[in-house]
Amino acid sequence: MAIPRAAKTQRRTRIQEEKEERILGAALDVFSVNGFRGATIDQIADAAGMSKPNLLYYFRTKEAIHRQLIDRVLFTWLEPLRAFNADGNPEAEIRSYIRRKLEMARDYPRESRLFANEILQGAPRIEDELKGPLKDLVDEKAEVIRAWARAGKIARCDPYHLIFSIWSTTQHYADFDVQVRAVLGQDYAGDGRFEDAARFLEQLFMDGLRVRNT
Amino acid sequence: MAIPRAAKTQRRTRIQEEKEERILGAALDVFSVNGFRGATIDQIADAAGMSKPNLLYYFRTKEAIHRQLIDRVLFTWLEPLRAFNADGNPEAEIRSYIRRKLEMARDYPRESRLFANEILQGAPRIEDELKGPLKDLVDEKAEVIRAWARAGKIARCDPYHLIFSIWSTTQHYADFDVQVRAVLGQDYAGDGRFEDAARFLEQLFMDGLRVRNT
DNA sequence: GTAATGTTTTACCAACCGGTCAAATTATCG
DNA sequence: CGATAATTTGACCGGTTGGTAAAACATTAC
Repeated sequence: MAIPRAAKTQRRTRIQEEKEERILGAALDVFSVNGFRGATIDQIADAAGMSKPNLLYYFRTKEAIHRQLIDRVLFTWLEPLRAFNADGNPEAEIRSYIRRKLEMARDYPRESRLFANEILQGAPRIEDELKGPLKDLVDEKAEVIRAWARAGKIARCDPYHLIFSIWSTTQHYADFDVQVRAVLGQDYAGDGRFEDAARFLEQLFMDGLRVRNT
Repeated sequence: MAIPRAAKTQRRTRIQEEKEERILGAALDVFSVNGFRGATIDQIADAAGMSKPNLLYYFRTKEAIHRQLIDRVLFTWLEPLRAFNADGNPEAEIRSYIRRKLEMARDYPRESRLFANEILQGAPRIEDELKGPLKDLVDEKAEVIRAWARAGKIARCDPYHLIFSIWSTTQHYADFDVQVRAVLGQDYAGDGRFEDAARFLEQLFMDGLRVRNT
């Protein structure tokens, strides 16, 4: 008898593990471009090189695939922020946070776009995670930044908007990649633009946050 | 005989003008949330308070509606950048550019999201406009910024990435509105957050770009 | 008023959509 | 090998989708 999906506490087959990963990869391609509504199971099955019923043997619904992708992204996406260390050197912490976020935009653009698509569409499937775990983490780190400002280690500024501005500037290179390429032109299309972006953002945030004694 | 749509050089009826506007408004609502593929004509017709065939009497295809919306947005979206004045005071010009972009994110969030959706999906319908008019305009303004830097009026920096960072930070408040609200909490939901954002971004960019004599 | 034009509705279509089912096929294990 | 469980397939279903055709209805111009 065929038990549809990791139903019981049974261990997962090698094939299951492999196919599920292939499906998730294909689904990431499709969802990150078309969003949830715009993506079809056929597209995903096609990209994964299998038939639709076969795909549905591993994931019961379209939503189940999306759910799993979103859960993964939500977790890994916040890694850099979690690594933010209250006891470290403020300037170095912010600098390395920017660099890490930029590296993620470069190395995981599909994940960034998947998330962007979900937020753009009103985040109907992850509202709770945003208002819960995400908000809590940001609140915590905002307090760290505020403490640094009070101690005179960085310029006084709104920590929430600082975080927003780091998110937006870095993710821009993944989410708006097409536009960035179009504006910079073909010659610039290489990975060199990421180094230029890193240099620029570093200068912007470091000088923008340095305590000025005028 | 019913001539489907402004076919000949005929003038448009009062009813045509009015209905077309109502359709475009409704379509903006739907497209900006669901993207092109995710949106349906039925949804748009519903939102516009008319039947689907009636809507299709004014716009022959779903793509025609989207096309017109995108064209409008592309034009108005670049207004602030066009207003960028080479002969003005550099600091004041950049400051007012930021403010204007932020006001647009506040006042026209649907337009911002429509554009973001299109870019996220690889900009299949506006690639030419990006590589043509958009790139030309940015090239021109980048040269202005570069000249300011050479003249020592602002800090030396990559003008393209400066423009990208202004775009991303300001549009973030429209495109990622749901996330911003979730993180800031209900109490902050009012328009106050736009003033806070304006203050923060002003500080960030002004201090980040000021010439430092260290 | 009436004829021409402009607008709206009703009924419809073929393609596509998410998902099911049962049968056929393949892998695993004793 | 044979039996059992896991995987794959093809045929199918009800609902949705973008779009059409033609007739009914409303508006305007004379």
